Amino acid sequence: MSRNTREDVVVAAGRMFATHGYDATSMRELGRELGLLGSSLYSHIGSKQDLLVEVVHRGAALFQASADASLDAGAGRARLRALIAGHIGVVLDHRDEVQTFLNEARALDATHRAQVLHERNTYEQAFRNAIGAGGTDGSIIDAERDPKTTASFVLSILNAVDRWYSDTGPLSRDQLVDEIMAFAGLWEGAEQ
Amino acid sequence: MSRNTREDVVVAAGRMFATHGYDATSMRELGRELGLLGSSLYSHIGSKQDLLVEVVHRGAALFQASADASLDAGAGRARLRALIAGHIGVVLDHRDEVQTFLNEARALDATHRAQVLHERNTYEQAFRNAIGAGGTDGSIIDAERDPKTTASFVLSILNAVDRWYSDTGPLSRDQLVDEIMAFAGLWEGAEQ
DNA sequence: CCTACCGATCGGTAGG
DNA sequence: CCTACCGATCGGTAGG
Repeated sequence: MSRNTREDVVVAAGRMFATHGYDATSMRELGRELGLLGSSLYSHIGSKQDLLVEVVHRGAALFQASADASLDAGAGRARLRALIAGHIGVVLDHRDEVQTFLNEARALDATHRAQVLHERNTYEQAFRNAIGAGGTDGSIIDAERDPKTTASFVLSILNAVDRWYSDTGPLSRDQLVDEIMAFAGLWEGAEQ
Repeated sequence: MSRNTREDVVVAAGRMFATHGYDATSMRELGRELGLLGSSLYSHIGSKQDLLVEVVHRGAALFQASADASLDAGAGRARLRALIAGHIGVVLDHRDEVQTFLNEARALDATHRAQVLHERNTYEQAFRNAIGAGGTDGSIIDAERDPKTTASFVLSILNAVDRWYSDTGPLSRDQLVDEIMAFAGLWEGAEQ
């Protein structure tokens, strides 16, 4: 058993914040999870709040990276599909950071909380832009749909995916993406 | 200023649990909100956990009442519309109880948490049944859609409505219901 | 990473 | 609904 690294501490904190919530996680419990005392954690980090900031930031960065990558997929419907597939991957493969990002932001100090809200708005804007562009270029069938409302609907579905979807269930991730595109009236099963 | 009633305590607790979370709400803060000391709350209630159980139960009862009322609206698409409209009403008009029900259930003791999960499943089943029946009787257009997945999508949207919808915005509640029905491919704008 | 500790705050009770 | 209090636990520090 070698010593814990700062990375170990952040990862374990994410797991506990996501599972029990920030306020319900004590530094002593977090230490026990890593096999050391609560007070020993302070050789790795400055404060409990610092840990929350770092975990939330990791969640935000994952979504941002997905949004950036979606630009390579094209525009309109093609970009929207990349955004949806990317979001599903982030949510299912990084549950701890994502749940902390989505549910524990209210435990952040005002400055960081405002920053997170801003990051979420920027990310949501990517969905609105892709939907709006898809209406204009004809790659999305129902061009009458309001991009703002549609983006809210799609993101509501995406953020809740981890509550019911399982990789070992009847639906593959690709099929899930198609279901959401079809559900949203954004795709009809045709190519291109 | 007359004395506080037990009802006052439960209502204020719901507000604070929804806003700051159960663990971040102290009995002293709750007392201050009502103009009394934390210790004085115990003449109204047995424990902090009792308060959480009561607030969560109120949220569950509101959804259950909506599901019961939806039976009078008919079956298939008509019942689904009543379920969606009812859910939106509950979410927007009882935010404190609903947010506590949806987000703070993990702070419940194991017994009550299991009970809440069971109530949620029963409620979700009403959506599945209405969607399934609508596929069979032809009142829902895309009969190929899986009722389980569709119900998950619809409930994801409904539970997040309070995060972005405003009664003073461009969309009325009735229009919101129509948008969700259309989004879900469950309605085409035609009568019946 | 531990020992030893700090002041603050927690949920809750006895008794009025 | 208050006074006076309880033991437990909290985040965090000094010093090694």
